[in-house]
Amino acid sequence: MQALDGKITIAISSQLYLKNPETSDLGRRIVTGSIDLIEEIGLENFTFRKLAAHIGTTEASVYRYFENKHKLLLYLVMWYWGWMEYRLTFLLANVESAAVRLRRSIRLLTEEIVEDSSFSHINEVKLNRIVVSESLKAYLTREIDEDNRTGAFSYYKQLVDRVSDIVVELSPGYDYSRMLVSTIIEGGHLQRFFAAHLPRVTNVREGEDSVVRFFTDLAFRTLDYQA
Amino acid sequence: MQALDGKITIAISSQLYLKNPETSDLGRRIVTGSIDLIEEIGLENFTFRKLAAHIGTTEASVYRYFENKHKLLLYLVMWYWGWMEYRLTFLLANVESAAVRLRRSIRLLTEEIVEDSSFSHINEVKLNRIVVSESLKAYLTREIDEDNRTGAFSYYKQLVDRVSDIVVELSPGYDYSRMLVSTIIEGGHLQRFFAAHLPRVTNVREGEDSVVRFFTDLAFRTLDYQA
DNA sequence: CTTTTGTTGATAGCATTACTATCGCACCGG
DNA sequence: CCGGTGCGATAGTAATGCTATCAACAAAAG
Repeated sequence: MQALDGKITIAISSQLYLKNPETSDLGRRIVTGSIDLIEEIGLENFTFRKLAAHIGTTEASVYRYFENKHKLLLYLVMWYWGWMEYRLTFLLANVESAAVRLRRSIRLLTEEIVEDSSFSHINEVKLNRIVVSESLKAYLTREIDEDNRTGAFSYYKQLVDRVSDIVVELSPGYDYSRMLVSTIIEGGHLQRFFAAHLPRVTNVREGEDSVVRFFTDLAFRTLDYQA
Repeated sequence: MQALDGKITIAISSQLYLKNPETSDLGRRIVTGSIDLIEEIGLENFTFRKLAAHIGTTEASVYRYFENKHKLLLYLVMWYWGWMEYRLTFLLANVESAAVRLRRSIRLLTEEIVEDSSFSHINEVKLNRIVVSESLKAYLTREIDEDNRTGAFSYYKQLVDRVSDIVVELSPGYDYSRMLVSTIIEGGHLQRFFAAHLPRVTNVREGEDSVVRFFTDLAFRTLDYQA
């Protein structure tokens, strides 16, 4: 995947920003810096003032790129899902078996990202942690219908569609393919968060990736497919 | 269950409030009013100032009961899980079959609450909507470890334990009982939210409760138990 | 019956957050 | 060398989050 770095960009709905942060050095510093800072102090404590100080600019300049921190978060989350879809495409290319494609998809969706592939100026390891801990806050708001109209969730919905197509291919009679996939995605994030903070509601053991195993097992048993 | 209303109270960790809201008229109005107002305008837009205006008191008086809106939300969510555990106890009393107990538990955890049982001053229909839309924001914060220490999640963890005990009884070899139960609980909330706002990532059909059916089916298939 | 204590309402005030406006300078393209 | 654009600098305003003080009242204690 390294060979494509710097050549591929992920298109983000222009309704999420006032000025495209990809087009300037300051814009990229805002994106890079916000990932650093949100990962470090959490979304609640993150403000544009702190971000400005962190990257050596002014609050007013940050506001020239993003309306508010909610829109910035939507931008980051949308980028993440665009990137995930791009990775999925490579991961499934030339793979014949639907079972293998599903297995790989579930792994992709639920595993922790540990290696920064240095896709441009974005640290994917940190962004993954942000998505795990903060992305639901981008969904669970009163503005969701409006944000949905602006295209903020288009990659997310596409990804659910693509994986649920594999589910249907594998188990044509199954009625809940999209619910299964979105449950795996969000459940995967939650289980990672719970494993770190409320281990009593999980069954995470050392030395293996229980989250990936749990959801893989869950999906294949549900689809009555002993793989 | 009506017969017990007004006689049973749900104990809430005293670390979540400054003054027990159960002990005064104003305290109960704060709880009742906050449920009304959060359900109406959402947690983001909810402030103690607005709450005070809503219930005809002052901001300072509200602060005498709760430190901040995060603690108030934890209070409401903890009450909800205490109430759910209480309901679960009745629902499972004298039921022999583990399969039936699990089926009933999953229904309880994932169905929408439509009838206000008028448990004291708390509107359970509205509280259920708040839990669906806002409770994850009470978990996904930097303070979770501290909140966990204060006992804010004790009912939640107990409930997961109790249902996962049924899972283990039904399928002794299954290794992920707690992950399964917590996935069902939170997944159920998310699917309800998605059904209303991002229907494309669900498979909700008219006239039946797809969420309950999906998770029931998911659990029993995963446990390899054709019930 | 009086004193004490606790509860609430009223008002004020302060720090931070969220955002907007204005201005001037530097740089870049024409 | 002119004109626009992007950015830093500085102000300023409204809302939010929270604390302090004080007086009125009621209930409890003596």
